[in-house]
Amino acid sequence: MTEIRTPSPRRGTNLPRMGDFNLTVILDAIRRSSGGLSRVELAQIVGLSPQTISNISRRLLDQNLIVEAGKEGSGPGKPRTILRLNPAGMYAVGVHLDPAVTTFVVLDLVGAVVRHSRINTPGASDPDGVIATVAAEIKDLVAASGVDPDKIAGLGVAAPGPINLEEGTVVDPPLLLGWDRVPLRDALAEATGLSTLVDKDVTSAAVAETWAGGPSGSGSFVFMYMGTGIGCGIVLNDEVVRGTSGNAGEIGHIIVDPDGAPCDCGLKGCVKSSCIPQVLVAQAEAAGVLDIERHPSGAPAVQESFAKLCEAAEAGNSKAGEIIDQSAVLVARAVAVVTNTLDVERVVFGGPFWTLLSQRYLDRVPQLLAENSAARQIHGVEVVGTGVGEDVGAIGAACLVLEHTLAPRAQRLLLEG
Amino acid sequence: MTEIRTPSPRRGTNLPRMGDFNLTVILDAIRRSSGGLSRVELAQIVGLSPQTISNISRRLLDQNLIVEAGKEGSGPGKPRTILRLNPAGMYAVGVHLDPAVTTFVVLDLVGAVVRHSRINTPGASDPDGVIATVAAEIKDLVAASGVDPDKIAGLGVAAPGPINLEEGTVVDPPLLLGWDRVPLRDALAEATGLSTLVDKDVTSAAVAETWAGGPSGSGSFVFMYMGTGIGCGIVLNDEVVRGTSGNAGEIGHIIVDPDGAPCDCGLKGCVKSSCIPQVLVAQAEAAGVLDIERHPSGAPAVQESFAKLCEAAEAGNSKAGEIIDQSAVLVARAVAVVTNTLDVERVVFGGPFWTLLSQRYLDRVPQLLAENSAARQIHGVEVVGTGVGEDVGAIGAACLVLEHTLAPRAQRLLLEG
DNA sequence: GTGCGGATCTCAGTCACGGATTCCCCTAAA
DNA sequence: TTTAGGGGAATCCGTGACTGAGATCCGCAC
Repeated sequence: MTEIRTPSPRRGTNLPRMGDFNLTVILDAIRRSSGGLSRVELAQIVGLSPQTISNISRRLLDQNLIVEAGKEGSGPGKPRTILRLNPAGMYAVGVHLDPAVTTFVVLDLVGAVVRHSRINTPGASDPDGVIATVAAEIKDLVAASGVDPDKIAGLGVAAPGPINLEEGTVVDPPLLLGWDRVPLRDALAEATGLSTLVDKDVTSAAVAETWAGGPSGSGSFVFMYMGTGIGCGIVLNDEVVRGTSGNAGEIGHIIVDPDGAPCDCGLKGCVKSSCIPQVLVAQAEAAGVLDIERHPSGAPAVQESFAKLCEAAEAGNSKAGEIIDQSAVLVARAVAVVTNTLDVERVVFGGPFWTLLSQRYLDRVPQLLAENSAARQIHGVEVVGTGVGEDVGAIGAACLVLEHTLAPRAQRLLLEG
Repeated sequence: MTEIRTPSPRRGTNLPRMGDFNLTVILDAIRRSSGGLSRVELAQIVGLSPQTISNISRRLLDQNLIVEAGKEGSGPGKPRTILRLNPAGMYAVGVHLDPAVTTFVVLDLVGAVVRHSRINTPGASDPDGVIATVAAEIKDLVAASGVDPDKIAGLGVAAPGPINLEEGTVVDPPLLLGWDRVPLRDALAEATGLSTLVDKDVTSAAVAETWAGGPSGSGSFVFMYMGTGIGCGIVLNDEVVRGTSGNAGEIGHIIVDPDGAPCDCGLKGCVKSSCIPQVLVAQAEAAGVLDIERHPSGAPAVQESFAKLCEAAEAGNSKAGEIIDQSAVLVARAVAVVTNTLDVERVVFGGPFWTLLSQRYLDRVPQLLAENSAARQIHGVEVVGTGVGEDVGAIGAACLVLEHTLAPRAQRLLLEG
């Protein structure tokens, strides 16, 4: 623990890397534009010469990643030919393993869902069986989507942490007892024949935002993932922060309520013990807003009760409203800790439970955050809801593949070991 | 606040940028090696061909940034010529503006202090006068150091936040009343004739660690800066995280003690209200460990009292020891929040008050952190004290210049707007 | 002294970007 | 309908950085 690994100096770069990188830069610019871009506009935006843009455009056209989509003549002169992403140029498959349900999607290049499906998360403690089930579902989904298999760039898997990014394993997952360090990535890669990436659900959600979230997915932001637990994905300068082992974004033990309920960590008022749905449901039951569930409450039961709580709040039940509003105050404190630590410019909320909360949260969090922002005299912190729906997990998983293949990451420039 | 700025896509790169980048990569590899490297070793490490290494080595030799330092023959064959940094190849000046004292250093290329000096921080609310004082001190220091002015790459300034990195201004600094948004960078650049960079003190300290801290300054780490306040600098994958406006690392309002003293933010038990020296001194006074200071306690007074408190703890005063130990527990909680959020592999402690605390903190923090690490099943979190001394602030300020000029930042590859 | 191995250098060769020029296409006016 | 003009895109060639093969240099071992 105290020994320091031999530092691995940054590796150099060379010509081919540079070409590939510029290709991804141009693709990225086209992707982020709303209605496509002409070659001249691209030259201005990315800073390369029109000739280079032309050459790279040709490569992209040859690869069917972009298409020439009409012309735009404004005044005299030859009209600009607009370059647009070709949605059918590439596809990716995404799987979100969640305690309650497992979601599958096939995504096209622009980040649109081509087809999706859900199954109850198999609870079996038999890894091989579960992997077989998931692989079979993927095979069916791909077949049903009618997508050319050769166009599928790979498979992304989003899992709750902790994970081991390097090994592609899920470590002691709460949903799959006895699944300690199962080589999820390699097993699924073999079972499906797709090149596979595994990442944390919150990281995947952040990647989804960068890829399919529109303008709110650029620059530096924190993605607050409101799910069974609360976690965050971090994007700084358009690059996702994963951390040493892929476990960045663990904010469950930030203390947000000094007078809150005790937490399993020995302290009290942690995010985990005061703002997650399960806790809010319990508060609501105690306050008489919800009937007390007799059955031992699994993840689906909590989901249902939480939906009822939020509906009650919307319907005007003041106690329910108070519970939600108070959770907004607490979550805002956690967000403030993260935004102050990283000095980001935007917070994006999302996740399975977000739609239930969005109204009340968007009413309250922005101001709370503004009051507690350390850099409030320099810049504001935007608060927005994600444009990506409740399937962020699975969509993000698929986006992991697209991001890995096509995003202009600095890493791409560097020579490999 | 809710409007989203038009995204600025990542810009492309070109041949000259690539060459310059590879140059910095090689320099970085040489810098990080303990005893210099041969061309063949460099080729292996950075992944470029031996020829390329030769060409770049020549450029570095021509610029006097490196020197050929002897040969290393082990067995038959031509012995390897060792390339080493030339300490005298480049210098940088650093200034640390602190509430108590302002520190000045001249640093050489290897990060060694050539000369340093201190003055009491001028408290005057007359910006022009203060800037003139600082500029004069810099001029004297450079003259006294005997360094060739042409070899000075620039001036770095470390200031307590908040700052505005883009404008190079200090925003409402606690030490200089009425100095709101004074263009510190531009004013000092004009007064000294040196190209100038301004950054936060904690960020500077983190940069110092990467440049002059040896192996603990590589990879991803958090630098805990124990000064008048407590802040942190963040380094991920060998690159410093500055945030949107340069204000990353504000951790003063992380709650670490649910039962702690009230804070000016309206909550209680924040880092700022329970672990900083001023608070510990007050605790010690209340507990009868220290005599109560009659004078209104300025920064220097706190410094003195705090030193007494730590000495008492070392001398065996149990109450004093408890106060320090408890602060270690609280600081460890704040560190855990940051390391869990970012999943870093190392925490480096440093700052003006660190030497007073190191013994007790290093005894306690590692275990506390290990217990509260979200990724503890995957990897440990190293805890080390910085090798850079109490002048981290000023040294870091100078390192800002070296880093900006010579570090292999991905940013360097990208074309400018 | 000669042979050998290894490090480094020399000399082309390849490839991506950049600049100048040319070609192409559309608008607008005669 | 024809012509002039303006702007976008393609082509040719030049520059520069990395790469590969062979030559050269250096020191040890026999």
